[in-house]
Amino acid sequence: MVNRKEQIVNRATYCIKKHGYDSFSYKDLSDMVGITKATLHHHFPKKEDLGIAVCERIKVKFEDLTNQIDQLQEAKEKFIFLMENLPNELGEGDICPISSLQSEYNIIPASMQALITQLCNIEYSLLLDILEAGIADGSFKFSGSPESMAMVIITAYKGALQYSRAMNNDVIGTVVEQIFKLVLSNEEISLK
Amino acid sequence: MVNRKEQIVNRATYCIKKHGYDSFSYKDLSDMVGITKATLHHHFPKKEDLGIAVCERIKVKFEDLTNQIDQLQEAKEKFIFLMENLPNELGEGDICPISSLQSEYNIIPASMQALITQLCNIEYSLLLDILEAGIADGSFKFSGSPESMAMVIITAYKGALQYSRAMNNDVIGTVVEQIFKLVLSNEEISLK
DNA sequence: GTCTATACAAAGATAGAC
DNA sequence: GTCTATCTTTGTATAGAC
Repeated sequence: MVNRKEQIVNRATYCIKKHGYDSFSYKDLSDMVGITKATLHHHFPKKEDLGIAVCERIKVKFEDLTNQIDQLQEAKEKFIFLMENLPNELGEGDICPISSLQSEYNIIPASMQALITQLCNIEYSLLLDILEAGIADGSFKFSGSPESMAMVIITAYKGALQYSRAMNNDVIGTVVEQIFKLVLSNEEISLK
Repeated sequence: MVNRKEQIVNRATYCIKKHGYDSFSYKDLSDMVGITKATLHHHFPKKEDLGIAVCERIKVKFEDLTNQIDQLQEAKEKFIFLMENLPNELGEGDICPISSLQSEYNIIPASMQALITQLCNIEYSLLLDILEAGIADGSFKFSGSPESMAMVIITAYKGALQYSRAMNNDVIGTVVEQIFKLVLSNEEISLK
């Protein structure tokens, strides 16, 4: 059992990536975790409390990611690492939980909306810093500002995860590869 | 009253752009349209029937858009027009209904999933044709294939609409401007 | 086409025992 | 922490009258 709270948050995050916040229920979690709805309510009285915990957990994951990236030297290395790890641990057909909650932005509680805004800004800053470093050291080259390019990269990446669900081809692979072509000054890149 | 069915589909589309398919109810529509839930069920017996009608309507809108674009001469004109009209008639804070349904892909009926796939492909082909024409006549210039670039553009555009909800700055404006910089060979473009 | 009334299931949530 | 039992509200849907 170890840490039940953590286990619940994990399963809830899974549900948000698969089905969305409004579309999963305590009944679903009850089945997955193997405890009753009442027990779930003991740990997270309101669904909002659970939603907040999910967002906080993503925030921690971003801090981990930032630390990992800080250990890398070159902007190019950092960029490739980020592109491979932007949304934490996605399974086949999963979308980024942040994207999922953006879609449902108008129906989630204000407390969660504020956290989503924070997460978007953290993610954006993380990428922007890398782009600026890459421009500075000459390993990146693209039209427009690093700010604009960062927004295009994040939105394309997240959008690609969503499109992957409905399109047959490897949308996310195609998009990531194209992003590399648009950003790296040396176009001869083969990812993985 | 004119055409009640159409009116209902319009309102349902609105709800999907604002809240998502699973998160709006016949009660919501009842209040908006001013008829009872029972009457709504008379027009669209199951919610799935209404969902299908919404998708079919988007398909018609794409046909209209294609016709409008066919009347334009230059690839560049076509591209700008498409970028201004990709998702039909969005209000402030709306996301593209296709994106919304991609987020909920795992919970919508198979009939709707198939239609969403169709819509994604129609939209992609529309953009791809324009990019290929622009490359052919020299008005566009970018690294990578038109296929990859088309995917980046569509996913960034749709992703930007979602990010606009959570971020303060003008995400969609920034992204569209940056896309122009990445695609047009003459970088001196000011949109609108 | 539209209504009232109603059925039925699911969702979020609480009380109280163990 | 976990359970059984229960409550309340909402969502989808149907029956039958006007």
